[in-house]
Amino acid sequence: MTNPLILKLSHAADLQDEDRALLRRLCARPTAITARTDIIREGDTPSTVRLVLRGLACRYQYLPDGGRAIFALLIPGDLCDLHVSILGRMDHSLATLSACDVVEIPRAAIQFITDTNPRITRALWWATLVDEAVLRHWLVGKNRRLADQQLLHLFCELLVRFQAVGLADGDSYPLPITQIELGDILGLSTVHTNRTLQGLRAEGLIAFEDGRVTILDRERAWEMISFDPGYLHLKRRR
Amino acid sequence: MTNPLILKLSHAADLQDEDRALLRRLCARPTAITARTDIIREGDTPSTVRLVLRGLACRYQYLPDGGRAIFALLIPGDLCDLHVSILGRMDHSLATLSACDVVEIPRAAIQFITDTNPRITRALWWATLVDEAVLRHWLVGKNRRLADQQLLHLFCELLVRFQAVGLADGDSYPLPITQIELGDILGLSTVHTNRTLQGLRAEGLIAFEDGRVTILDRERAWEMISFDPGYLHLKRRR
DNA sequence: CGCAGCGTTGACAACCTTCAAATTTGGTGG
DNA sequence: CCACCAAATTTGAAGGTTGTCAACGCTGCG
Repeated sequence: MTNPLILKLSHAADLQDEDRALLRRLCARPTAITARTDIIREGDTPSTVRLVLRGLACRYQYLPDGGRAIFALLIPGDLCDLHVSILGRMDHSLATLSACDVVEIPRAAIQFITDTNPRITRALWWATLVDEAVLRHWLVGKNRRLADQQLLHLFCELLVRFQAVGLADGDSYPLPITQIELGDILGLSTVHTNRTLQGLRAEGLIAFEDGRVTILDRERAWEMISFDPGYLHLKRRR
Repeated sequence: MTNPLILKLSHAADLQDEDRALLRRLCARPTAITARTDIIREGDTPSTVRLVLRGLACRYQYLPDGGRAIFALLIPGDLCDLHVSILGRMDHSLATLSACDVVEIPRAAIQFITDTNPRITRALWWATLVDEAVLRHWLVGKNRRLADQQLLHLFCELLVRFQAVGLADGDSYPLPITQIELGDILGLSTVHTNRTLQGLRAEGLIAFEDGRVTILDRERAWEMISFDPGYLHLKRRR
């Protein structure tokens, strides 16, 4: 299997063989983490950068009312906290949703890369900018889209992101989470999340079962939400 | 008047006199831009970094339905697009809301700073991280707060940000925008924005008139929304 | 077998949007 | 200074979307 980090960063820079070798060395010796386990907690001051190689993780925060808000999903190839040591203190937490393989990259290794390898450095900054663009789109969607369009948008975005790291199977990809967690992501109640899913299933647009999402009618789904993956800043697939 | 960029970055690093002098030189020769004018348009590939020295600007996007979504406010001291040239193409626009003074900083000047001045470099990255944290909080608020709490949260956040650049007058600061624009920021209809404002006014919590916001009862306002400015990562005021 | 968590359903209430219209405000030209 | 116009604010009413509460069935696991 090709390394998801390399696949992802290839969208941002023309990586050379030496770059790929360097990135592969970074990914040696991942740590396996079980599902639903905190990786970094609010208040921590992490000194290493983390990289998800396998599985699904999220950024989240508990709220005064006891609820949980999830405001980012990390799929293989995604980095956490490339630069968060500058802030000193995490203002939110990270946790696994499924079982994950995570690599801890020492600060010195990142320093070495940014000092010596402009191609990879550029690609890393590209990745953080894309993360921010995703966040903006979630906010716009929350403000302006109904629940069914929001859900469809999330599923379409994830399809493109999984395809970008070679982990989609046609129009299908793994998403082993509960409807409760899906509600925490979308900011919807469990009940409404369930009803929205049923609506989209009845339309024949999507399937969400056995921990997988399948977009059954991508043409129509994209049109319904005017989906434009441009904000992910990926290269067209060859 | 002290330079807002210097005041802002002082929260992130112990600037030396030479740093301040360098930053002041950066801010020489601002351009005056009238209210409601685009600074950068979606699709552009800006080659300079911009800095707001005076006035209010925003990041926004027009939506398929013709509406406008505003997902960031820029106040004096805020930078736009420190690194966006990496993405090649803007996926949203920036515009002034009030009359602004904006500085264009050549890419070479940023390059020079990041190559030679680690204190300012660190402070600049800090600023982009804070921007991201603000974005996350807007998303969480949208998901989990009612309109009145959202509005209150926005007004409290802006108070803290204005205080951080020395532009607040007690618990009051300038916000010369219409209720329509406020609705675009909060993702609420104009009608509901208006009614929400009336509710908060009737509670004696805030005033919003003549282009200024005043938090009339900060104690109670903060408590109502469990406001914790920690996510802005500012130093305590002395 | 019993339990706990998840998915599903129904009924109802709350929040917010939309539509339509009246009122106020601010700017411009006579 | 006043008349006029456009834009913004405000009000009312109705309808749609989503949340909350409560209950039930299902599934996997000890």
